[in-house]
Amino acid sequence: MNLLKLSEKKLPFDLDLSLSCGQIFGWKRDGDTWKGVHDGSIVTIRQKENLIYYEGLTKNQVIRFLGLEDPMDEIIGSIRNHIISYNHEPDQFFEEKYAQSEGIRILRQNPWECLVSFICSANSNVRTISRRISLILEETGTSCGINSNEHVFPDPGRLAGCSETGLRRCLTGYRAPYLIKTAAFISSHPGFLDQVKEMEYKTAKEALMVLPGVGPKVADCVLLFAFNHLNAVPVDTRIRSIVEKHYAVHMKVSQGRKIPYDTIGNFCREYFGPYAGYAQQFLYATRDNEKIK
DNA sequence: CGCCAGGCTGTAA
DNA sequence: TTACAGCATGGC
Repeated sequence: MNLLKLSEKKLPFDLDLSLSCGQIFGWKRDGDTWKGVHDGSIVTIRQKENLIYYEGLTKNQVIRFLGLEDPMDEIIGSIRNHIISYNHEPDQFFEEKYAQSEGIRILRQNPWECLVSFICSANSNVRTISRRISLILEETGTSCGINSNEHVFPDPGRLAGCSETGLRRCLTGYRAPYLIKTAAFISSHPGFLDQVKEMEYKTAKEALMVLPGVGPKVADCVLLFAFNHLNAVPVDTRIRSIVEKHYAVHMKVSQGRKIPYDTIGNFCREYFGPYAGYAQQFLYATRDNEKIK
């Protein structure tokens, strides 16, 4: 077991919240130890106050994966400043949510693993998505571990070669063909994701949305949770209902009509600033889980 | 049973 | 452009 000590300025950090808030799927907690897959490795992580115990990754990989170098003082300061300059007063609702989710970090996932995960996330719930990902790893993933009974994500070629019925046995339903087609594309365009990594937000989003099963929401998740675009704002049903209830007054919306996806995202970027993705996550993930509206 | 879930795709207006 | 049915399936 390797040890990482968090300095004062990296606190508070909440491993449980960061791994359970719906950014990543298939991770399981056994006692106080989390186990899951990152970047092709089986990983275990445990937090005891300011100590992080880990296995399966290098120290630098852990720091990167857990977002531990994110300047949280600057991030929350920037978010508050943008709120003030927009509102001319603090945002009580946001502060309530932030108080409940302080300590969370945006994870930096492996892009391919993140992409597969969020194609699987469409119109489902976090529990089911996690089961789905675990099944995909078990059924189609590459085995590793001491007894070869543990699995990491299948690479694109391997996933592209899976049968649709096989994938449907993993609770993927109608998402199965999306997985296969996207895997085939990535497999025949190796370097595609590396190129996307170098693009600025909007270009990268357009590029990702070429992939089957990837719309604006899934693309934003990959951009935020894997590609370090902290201004990406995934708008799912929860974020949508929060924005419609608490922030619709700021947006020019034609009454009785659904607010377009980009209108919500663009508002969040204007209201919360360049760290709108973090603000989104503070709003989405609270310790007193569920019962948002 | 009915409604919802970190939505996307295809089609019609 | 916008609207909307259809999609699989578990959770609750």
